Amino acid sequence: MIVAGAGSGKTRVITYRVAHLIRQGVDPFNILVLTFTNKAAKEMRERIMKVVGSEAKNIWMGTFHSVFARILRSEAELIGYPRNFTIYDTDDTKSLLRAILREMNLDDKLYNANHVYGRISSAKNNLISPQEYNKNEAIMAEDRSNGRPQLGEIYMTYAQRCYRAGAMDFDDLLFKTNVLLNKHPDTLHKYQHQFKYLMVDEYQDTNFSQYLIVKRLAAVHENICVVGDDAQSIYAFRGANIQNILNFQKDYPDVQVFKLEQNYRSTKMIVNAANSIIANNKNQLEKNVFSDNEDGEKIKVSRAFSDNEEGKIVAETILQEKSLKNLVYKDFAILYRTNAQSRSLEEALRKLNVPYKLYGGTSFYQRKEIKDLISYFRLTFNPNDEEALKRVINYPRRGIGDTTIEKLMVAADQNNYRLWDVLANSGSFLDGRSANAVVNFATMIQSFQAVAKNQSAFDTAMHIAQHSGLLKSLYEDKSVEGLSRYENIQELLNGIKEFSEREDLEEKGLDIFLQDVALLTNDDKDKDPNADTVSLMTIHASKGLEFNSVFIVGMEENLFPSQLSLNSRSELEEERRLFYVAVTRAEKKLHISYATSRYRWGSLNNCEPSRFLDELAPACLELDFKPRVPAQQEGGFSSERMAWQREESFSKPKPKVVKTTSILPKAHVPTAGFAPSDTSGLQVGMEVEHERFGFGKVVNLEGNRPDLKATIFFKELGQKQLLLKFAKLRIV
DNA sequence: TTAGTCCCGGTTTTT
DNA sequence: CCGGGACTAA
Repeated sequence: MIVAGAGSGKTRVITYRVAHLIRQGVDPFNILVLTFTNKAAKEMRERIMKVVGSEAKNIWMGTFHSVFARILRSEAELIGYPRNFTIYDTDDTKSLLRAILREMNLDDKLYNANHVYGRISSAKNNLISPQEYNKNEAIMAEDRSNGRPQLGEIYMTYAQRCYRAGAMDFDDLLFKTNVLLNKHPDTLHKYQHQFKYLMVDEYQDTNFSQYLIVKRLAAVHENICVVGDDAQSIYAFRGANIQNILNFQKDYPDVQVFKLEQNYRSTKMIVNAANSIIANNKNQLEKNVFSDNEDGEKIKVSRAFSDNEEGKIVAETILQEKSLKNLVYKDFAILYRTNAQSRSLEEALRKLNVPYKLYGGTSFYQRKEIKDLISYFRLTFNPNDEEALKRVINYPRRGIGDTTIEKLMVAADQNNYRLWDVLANSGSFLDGRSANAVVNFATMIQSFQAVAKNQSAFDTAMHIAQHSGLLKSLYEDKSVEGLSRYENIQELLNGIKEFSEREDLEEKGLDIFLQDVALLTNDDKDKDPNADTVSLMTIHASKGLEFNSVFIVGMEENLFPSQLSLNSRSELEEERRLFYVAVTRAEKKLHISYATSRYRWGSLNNCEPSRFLDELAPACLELDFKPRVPAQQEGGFSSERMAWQREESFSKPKPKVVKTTSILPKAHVPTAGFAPSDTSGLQVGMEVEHERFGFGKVVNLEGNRPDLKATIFFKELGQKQLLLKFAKLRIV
């Protein structure tokens, strides 16, 4: 076990250990390396490739979810699942839960789908089956006292429905792996002997379910190496348990524990600042992280009056620092607590032409149109997939409405039939017209199955996109959004084409492509990883990465720490560890900023500086503004908080509280003295400026006055159609 | 069954 | 502010 501080080279240890094993003659097939994110797995594989070459391809390496999904596919029949089982993502799961809650006539405020999902998820992560859940007096009593006595019943129904649909959710991938290894000793044995060498990255983030899988697999050879840092545990919210690090020493009595305390990444200033933060946490393993690097510059703290100004400050500072220190864009990262914060930063960067890349956010594969097409694929290979069916049975419209779908579901439920059996025999459950529509739909899916048998992944996908009518209906939608949806579908099809043509795969049917789609995230389809761009991401996504210069933005109470974490000490400590992670991403220079007002949920809110700012050692800080309370030693930011509040109660509201009845956020600042021109002589090809949309070029004119409609391609926003009698345009 | 309007809740974080 | 779901009219 390696307990390692931030920046002490954890990943390097795993990388070199794997490389060393392979050089010693260990078969890569006998090595299993587990990580938490796709990004971490990908990076590690690349680093190992650099050391040992292409042999690294054969190492079993990936996220817990993807590795065990792969194993479950080959062993699925043992636990009563089809090999082609569907993986339900969070959206599918919630949608199914909502359906169940509706069917049970439960109050959807009390039994909120998110809450129910959380409850079921944590049960699974602690390996509590629906049966055990319902038998467990303590759990039942807890639910009763929370006024939700039917959670056990919901869990039971949910599990049955997933099973009947041949589907597993994210937590099932681990839960069912445990079931498999528990119920089938021969299978367990097989994998125990296959994975002679186990390694787990970020061990502090394992939950009980993951912990037990690892323990079982390692039980024979007991050759297991885990690295972790309790100070960087930031996934307790999804069941991670720091105790697993402590248990490790009990489970393997002859364990050797190594502590890596020297930080090779950051300056002394940054390490000291990080230490000063984490010292505020009560629960932690003893560790003394230090740096022998240069002292480094102080941490620059900036205050902005709004989220937009904060973005501007960040973008300008990047340009300055880049030229001053001769850096490239890749050296910079902007980190934030929530994805929603990226917008104002993106706008500011775009205005100054700073190239950037956004990590995370809504994944490509979660877009509606992509999920729709993929649902057709899912249904082709697993016709019992209830969630896929609900998405597409009436999209595009084919006259199968809610009532009909309801009847099908009830028929399946009452007879305990699989969905496909009901569909195929819908004549006996429905009458005339709607039965006909359903039969046609079922026939269509069958025809897809036939195509899939003989054709390549790409040809199958194309066939389905066309014959389902989906491509056509998107093509007919000429709005800007419709266009981009159509393009996204094209992009997915291109991706499948590339997959079809891969030489390194033996099996490359559409079903294989489909297998892991639910587990993919955005960074799996990067175009050019070497592009020189500033990185924007959440702090969670930044774990394990490092940048020369880091900006942590939005250091405000209720945002960071999140207001949802303020209820308990442990949650607040997790936020603090998150801040620690953010600070330790920086090698040379750290910038921290906060805004005194910020748009949230569409309206302007006043903000206070984060309590975490008070916890940073003042000696490490350089403020770029005069604190309103003269001396910083007067209690630093908290006194500013108080000063701010005083001001608030006496004077007029400080930052003008613009109640946002004022149109859209301005993506564009009009040139001084902007005035609309007379557009009667407007021609295709002319350059125009729009008050909000910015500069653009007229690409088409259609219709007759006064309803003349112009299609304009705006530099910032792409194509838009405007009615000239309304649009205020200035001809440039 | 469909199309259109209204209302609510969501913003933690990832697989 | 946005999207999804619920509700309503035709």
